[in-house]
Amino acid sequence: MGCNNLSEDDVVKEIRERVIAWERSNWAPYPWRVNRTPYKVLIAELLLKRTTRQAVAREYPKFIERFPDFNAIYNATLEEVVEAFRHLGLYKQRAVQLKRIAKIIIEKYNGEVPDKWEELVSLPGIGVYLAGAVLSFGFGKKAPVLDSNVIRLLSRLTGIKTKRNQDYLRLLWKLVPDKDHDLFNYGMIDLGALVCHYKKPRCESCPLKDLCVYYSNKSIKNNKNRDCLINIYKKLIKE
DNA sequence: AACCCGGGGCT
DNA sequence: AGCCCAGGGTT
Repeated sequence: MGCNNLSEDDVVKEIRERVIAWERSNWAPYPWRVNRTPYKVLIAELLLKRTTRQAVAREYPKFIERFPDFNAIYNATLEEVVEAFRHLGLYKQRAVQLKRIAKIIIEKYNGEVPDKWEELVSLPGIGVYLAGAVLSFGFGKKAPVLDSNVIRLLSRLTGIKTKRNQDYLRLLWKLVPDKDHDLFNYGMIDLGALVCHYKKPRCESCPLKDLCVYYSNKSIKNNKNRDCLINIYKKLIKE
């Protein structure tokens, strides 16, 4: 497909449809992806910070069994929570943050995970990634999910190098669909992790390759198509 | 913008 | 031995 006969809306539509279709056939049933609740999603995403999904798949079920809700964490000692993080790394920091989160949620939010972006990012240890994940995966509310996989993918796709997460968040708000936003967000993460690797991305098996500035740069010397894509993404990321 | 946390897994 | 992993806070 050439870029020349595509509008911005067409590109957005194509990206949505292809990411969701790809994810439908590549979705993996990690324990934190089935029977989701806001609490379980929040816990899983805390465990997944700078930690491989394989390691979390091993520890997450034990963690949920030991701490089935925020009351269990609220009533546990710090050392007990540290122990649950022990084999995942970043244990002291994450345990302290989780204890503080539990205290706030029990005492201020009546034990319920808040479902608003601003309230979530105000919690210690919860930033834009976790807030989006809890909203989209936990509450079923449309939200952008921006982790390092998605940043890398968007960076290659658009050819735009920016250190400002705000730029990619603005772009993601336009890309995430109302319907199946969770599938789309899982798809972006999985595409980034499994296809759009840090090193040596597997571009030939990427469903977005003909819409990708990075692929356009390294494959065919089709400057016209590349410049057209760059122009569309520049508009999409603006304002 | 750079640095820190950190054990586990992969090369 | 070296490097990365579903980040976020601090300086």
